[in-house]
Amino acid sequence: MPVDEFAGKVKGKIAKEVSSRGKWIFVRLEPAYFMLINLGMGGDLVYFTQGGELPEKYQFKLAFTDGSGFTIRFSWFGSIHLVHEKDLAEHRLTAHLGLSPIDDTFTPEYFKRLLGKRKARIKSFLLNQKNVAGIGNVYIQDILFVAGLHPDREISTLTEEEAAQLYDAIQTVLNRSVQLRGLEYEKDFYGRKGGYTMKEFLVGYKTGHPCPTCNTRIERIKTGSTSSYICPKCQPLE
Amino acid sequence: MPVDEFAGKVKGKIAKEVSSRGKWIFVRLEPAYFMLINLGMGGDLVYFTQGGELPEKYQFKLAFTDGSGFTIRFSWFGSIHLVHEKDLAEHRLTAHLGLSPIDDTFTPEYFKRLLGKRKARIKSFLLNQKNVAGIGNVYIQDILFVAGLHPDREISTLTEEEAAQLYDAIQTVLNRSVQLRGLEYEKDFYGRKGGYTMKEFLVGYKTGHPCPTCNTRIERIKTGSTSSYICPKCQPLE
DNA sequence: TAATCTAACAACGA
DNA sequence: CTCGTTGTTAGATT
Repeated sequence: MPVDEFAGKVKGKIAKEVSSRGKWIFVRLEPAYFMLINLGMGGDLVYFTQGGELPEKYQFKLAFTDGSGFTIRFSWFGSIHLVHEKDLAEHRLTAHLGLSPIDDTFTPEYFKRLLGKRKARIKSFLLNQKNVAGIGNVYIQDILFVAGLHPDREISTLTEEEAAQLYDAIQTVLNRSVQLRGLEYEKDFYGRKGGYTMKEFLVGYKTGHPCPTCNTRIERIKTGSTSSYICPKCQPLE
Repeated sequence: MPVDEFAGKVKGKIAKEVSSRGKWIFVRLEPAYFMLINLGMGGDLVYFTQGGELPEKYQFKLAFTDGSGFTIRFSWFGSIHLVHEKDLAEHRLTAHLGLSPIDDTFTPEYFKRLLGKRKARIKSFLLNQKNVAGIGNVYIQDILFVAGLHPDREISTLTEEEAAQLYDAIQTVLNRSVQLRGLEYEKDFYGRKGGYTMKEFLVGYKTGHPCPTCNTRIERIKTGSTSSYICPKCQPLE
């Protein structure tokens, strides 16, 4: 959408509820629109006060009538979509998102039924936002380590117990990050860096380091097109 | 659909126009229905007169009020779908069929635009019924030979001339078959075998025979999951 | 021999 | 650190 058209449609609207699903942020603009924001492979969405400092670099700025507002710096592949409310349910990129793992309705039972008896590999399945919305290649590393699962395990071979452990691992890792307000290289709305530092990682990005459980050297392997960091002893493939 | 339900819906209707698209036969049943027939990997759909002979073996029979009718013997993977006319446009298996190459609107210009600059291999593209409806693994053999193209040629590398030759080859081979009323092992509605015999094939199913153009031995190769018969000299891959 | 849908996977590009 | 698109392949279908 051309910038003019975007600005024309947004100007004068009132920003209402802000929600999220997976990696998407939904801002309701009254009347009749939604602004959908996706930071892609990284970026900062930060607030500024009236007369306050703005970041050196940003690609998007939205100002409120009181002089405050926010900017967005996209680092790679981010996007903003402006969608009429009547088109929201069919919006190609967000209509088919799965549930957020930290959603109340994402129960152990829901997760077990979702897994079913598929042929897919567990990592590939969890990274697919249509299945579960919000897990990326950063958090998946420790999730699978905590669950004791190799990224290439076929879902149909998971035992009840393994599925339950996986559910718990997802909750543990993601809630820890929520608590710490995200990764070190991310900022929250008020510009504060996240507290989820390298020290938090158990195996992710720790190639050659000892496994925190068994001291085996952590390996980096290729799983499809993404990298995985695993303890070969704690996460065997059989 | 259970047999009873099928029979109940068909009984008393009037068979109107019969048409085809690719490998599908459409029979309009008045009022409000279409019977869609697909013979899959082979079968005979033959008429019988009142009091006339019926084939020894068949899986489907439809009788008209005058005592005539037709039977279908399916050899593999055939099917009949009964669809309400209001659902026809969304019917999963027929809604996305491409044009028949012998349709009037299948012009050289249409074909050239359809090919575009894709990465797909030419054989795989032509066998996909969403692109072009009606070419199977039998006729594709001589089509590609007549066009001088290797089945694995990338579409984006085709010259204007090669695309034009391919268009002509499709027309030549398919029209010849229409003229001869199909393959030797097929029957028309009146039970007559087709006249497109093995003698008509140039390279298809002729492994080891000399190429009709250059005498090179014809080879059988694997292309994806299908077999291809080619003259390695007339159909080089570069 | 012949057909084709589906799921999973890989290459590619923005 | 992402993900949609396109195309390929293995498996299933009866």
